[in-house]
Amino acid sequence: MRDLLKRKNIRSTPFREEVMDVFLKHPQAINMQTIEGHLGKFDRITLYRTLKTFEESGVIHEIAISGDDKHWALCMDNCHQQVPEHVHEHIHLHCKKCQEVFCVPVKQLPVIEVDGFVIEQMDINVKGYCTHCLA
Amino acid sequence: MRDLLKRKNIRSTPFREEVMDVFLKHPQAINMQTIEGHLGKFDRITLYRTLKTFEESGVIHEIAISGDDKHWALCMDNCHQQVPEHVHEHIHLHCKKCQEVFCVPVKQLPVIEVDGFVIEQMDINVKGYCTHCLA
DNA sequence: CTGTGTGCAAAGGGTTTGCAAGTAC
DNA sequence: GTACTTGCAAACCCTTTGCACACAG
Repeated sequence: MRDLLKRKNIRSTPFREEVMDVFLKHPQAINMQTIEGHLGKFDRITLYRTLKTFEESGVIHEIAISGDDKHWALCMDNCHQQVPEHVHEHIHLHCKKCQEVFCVPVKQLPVIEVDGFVIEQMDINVKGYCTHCLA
Repeated sequence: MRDLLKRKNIRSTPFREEVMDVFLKHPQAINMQTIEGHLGKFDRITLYRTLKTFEESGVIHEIAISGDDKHWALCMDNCHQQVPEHVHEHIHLHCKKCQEVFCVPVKQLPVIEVDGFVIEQMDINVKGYCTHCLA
């Protein structure tokens, strides 16, 4: 895990490793509440700064969902580190029952064309019900 | 315009008409700052309540964009009024240069399938450059 | 007339800033 | 040793709540 931080040029500290651990244990996207619930005693200000650092370094990415809290998820290996920002070849599934947000890789994002608009990046957020909640 | 409010069972008031007017003049999605910039003297609390009323009545819809403010846009005629919420057959284009957010209707949303996940709704937010900024 | 909307004041909550002490490398 | 990180306090800003008065229908 130290490697993971070092690889992104982030100085390793006990707290950052703890936060990193929370992300590693959650394949799905998580919100502040979830992150805080998995930390011991901590300073919220430091957490904000840690998340900001992780995001700016491309360790995690933010997911905005209408009518819901901001979520974060680990960037996956297929996040191409590009200038000026990452391209995520995956979509976000938001389960209306358990409220979990899952990142699902897709072979290829759908091709959308809009006359006169140059598309550089596409975020797809899907709402529905996950396997677990349907069972 | 009074009709537009009345049709949604919203009581018409001078302030609500003024806010409505701002939306009617903006084909693109707008954030708080833009809305406030187009109002005369106003009470922000009332604006919050007005937006909430408009949203709950299906007059406008919210657009969440990663790393950006919340935006609102008028619901279009092809917003099917459904239970429990609207389905918007359009996508959102976010221009990285002028920062405008445009709602663009699409004939059909791309079909995405994820094993074991029942999809009910899909939000697609595209980032790139609009015609105007490319010229 | 009656229910709803408005505007003010105050409270609430999340997030950011400043700074001194502590830590990674 | 030096630059970066942490933790505390306080500031900030956006948003919500409560309530009396005003207004739409």
